[in-house]
Amino acid sequence: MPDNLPHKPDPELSERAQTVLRTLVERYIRDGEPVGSRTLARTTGLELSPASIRNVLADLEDAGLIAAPHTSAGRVPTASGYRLFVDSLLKVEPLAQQEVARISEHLRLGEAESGEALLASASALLSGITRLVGVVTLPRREHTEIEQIEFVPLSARRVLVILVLAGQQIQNRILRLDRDFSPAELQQAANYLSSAFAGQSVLKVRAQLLQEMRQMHGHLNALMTATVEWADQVSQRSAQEDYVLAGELNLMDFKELTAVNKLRALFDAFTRKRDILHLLDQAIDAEEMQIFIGEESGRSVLDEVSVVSAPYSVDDQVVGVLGVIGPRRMAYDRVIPVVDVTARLLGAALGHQR
Amino acid sequence: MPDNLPHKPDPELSERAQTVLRTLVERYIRDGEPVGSRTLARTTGLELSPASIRNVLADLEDAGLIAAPHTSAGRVPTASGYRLFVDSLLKVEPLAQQEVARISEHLRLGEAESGEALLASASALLSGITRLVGVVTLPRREHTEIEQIEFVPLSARRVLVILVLAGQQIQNRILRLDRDFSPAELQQAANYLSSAFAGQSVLKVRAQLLQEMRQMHGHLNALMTATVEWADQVSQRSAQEDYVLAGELNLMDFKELTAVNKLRALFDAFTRKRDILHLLDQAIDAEEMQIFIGEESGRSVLDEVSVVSAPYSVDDQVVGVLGVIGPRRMAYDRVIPVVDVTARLLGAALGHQR
DNA sequence: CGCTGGCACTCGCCAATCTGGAGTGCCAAG
DNA sequence: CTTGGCACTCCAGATTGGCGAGTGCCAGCG
Repeated sequence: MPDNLPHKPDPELSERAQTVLRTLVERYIRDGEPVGSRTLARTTGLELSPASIRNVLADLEDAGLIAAPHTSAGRVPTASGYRLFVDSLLKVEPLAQQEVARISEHLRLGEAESGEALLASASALLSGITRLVGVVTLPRREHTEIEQIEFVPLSARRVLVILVLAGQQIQNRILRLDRDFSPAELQQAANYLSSAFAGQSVLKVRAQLLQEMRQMHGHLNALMTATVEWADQVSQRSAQEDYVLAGELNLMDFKELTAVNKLRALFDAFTRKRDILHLLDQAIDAEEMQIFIGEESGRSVLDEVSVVSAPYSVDDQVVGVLGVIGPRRMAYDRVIPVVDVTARLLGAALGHQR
Repeated sequence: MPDNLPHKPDPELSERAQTVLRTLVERYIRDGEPVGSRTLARTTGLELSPASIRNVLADLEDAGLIAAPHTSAGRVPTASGYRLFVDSLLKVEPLAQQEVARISEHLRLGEAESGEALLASASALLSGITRLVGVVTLPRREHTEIEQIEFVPLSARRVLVILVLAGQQIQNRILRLDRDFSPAELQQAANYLSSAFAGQSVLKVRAQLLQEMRQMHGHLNALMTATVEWADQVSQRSAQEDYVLAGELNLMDFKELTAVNKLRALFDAFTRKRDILHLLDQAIDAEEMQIFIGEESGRSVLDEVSVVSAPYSVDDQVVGVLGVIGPRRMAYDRVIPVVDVTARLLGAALGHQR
């Protein structure tokens, strides 16, 4: 008997056991009910009696891969069960061409009127295709280039500051000043800042510039300092701080989340954002697709759910993460390629600006 | 016996009946359980035995003001019961000075960085104070004055258009053009439009201007037409189209909404927006506080909830509506003044801009 | 005449009980 | 190693029988 096992499983899982586990997980994902030995005997393809299957199941249970909710009620995958399934049993088919087309069509930058709208589209797509919750973090801006800075005088001491970032991102803010600035002064300040910043990320110029300014341009201090500080804030905010959700309500369709208080806790986590962001950060750091299954994430609110996430990049720089949040028993084989493709296409769309 | 009844009640309700109804409603609002004759006999203040109370209850039931969920289970107010209660039995105390202070403090325009942020604050306040759902429609802009229009050249054929509206509202959008425009041209266009529009509402100048332009300034057509059309869109959007919600999750704390599917339907309505907006529109038209109780609203999704809404005005012009959405058994006596005050203060804050 | 206590009645709710079905573990035989 | 058999466990759903709360009606009382 050739021993062609994959490399990952801890205690060397027999091929048979793998087959059983795989069909069990697939089945459970499909209809959400504990699956017993009889069903498996029929659907697994192996020519085995329920009794034999039971032996296998006992082994799998010992290995901690499946568990019985109670005596005599079929088995359910544990987190490690799902893990093994996802890591080595799952066959992910590439996304149907048609789906890819749909995604890329909705992510044409041309149609979106702003970068933010693009993120919202991506989130909506993720949620719409998977019928789960879509999440897209705002792109981190530390490395985003500044293209332009403009001042628009509003009234005596109010100036509208406009920050144009790469990728159609426009930020604006009203600044209150303690003295009047003439249009010429504003123009001059804008020119100076634009030339100092343009084509560079805030991160790079920040420290140096703040220092410089304190000494050199005493007369423009108020306006320019405020602007630089604000730009700095803008660049810090996001990716670590905020995301766009879509389709939260889809979670209400799953029987495992019928309990209102669980649901409540989850939605609370969505608004609180911290837990979710912390999780997504890991995907940003890893720079590759990450899957968190149930309690693996460590955050107890997320015990009931899985998160499939992938970073998205602009110009080979990872700038954010997107993904899908759903019950543990989600159709990983479909979700994974969707997340993957969406991440790529979103990155591309953000990069594409003539 | 003096017959000093209020004017509203349909079939002349005896003073006693009114007292009973009032305490019944108050009680039910407090703890959400059907209230029976014994409890009422004790809490109503009248020196009556449960049996007598029962007679009164029977009358109230005949009048359609209360109903029993099932034989022998105390009574619950019907929609008309609540209506009568709200219209003529309710004593609304003015809001505690401390609460007023809290609201106005959070609605200082100085702190908010934009009009939109202000709306969000108002919504959050409504939700925070009442522990229900806060809703604030975007101000309608047909009558909002345009203060300024600016063009910022981004690249060859991309121009950032900035629309500064009264009340700190900044709108921007990237416009793609089919030919180059020199900075001078842009400046000229901005000047022209600003002077044409400034101090006026889009509504007023729209039709006339569009016509004018088609004939006169052939060479600026593309840019200016696009701008005007966009400004027009901006002014149409909102108030009829969008709102800011806060505290949706509060609804999950009420036992009458435990059923996940009811909750789901409600949240769906929140995202769909149409039903809610339609309801709020009525308050905008009425130009005064409106209260919708349960099925009164006509929209079946809203059968389980009440909406307390009030229009808010800037410069004596009603521009939007805000309110609170909660279960029918909400503390109207507290909610009403909160909504009232918040509407006033939000209007004031939007008006106040030095 | 209105108020009241009394009484029979109706339900919903809860806990206890029962039953059928699904699934298990173990074992002995092939 | 596989398999059928068997006893066992447990859940789900239905059935039952008290409470307890609340009602409607009635007859008597002030």
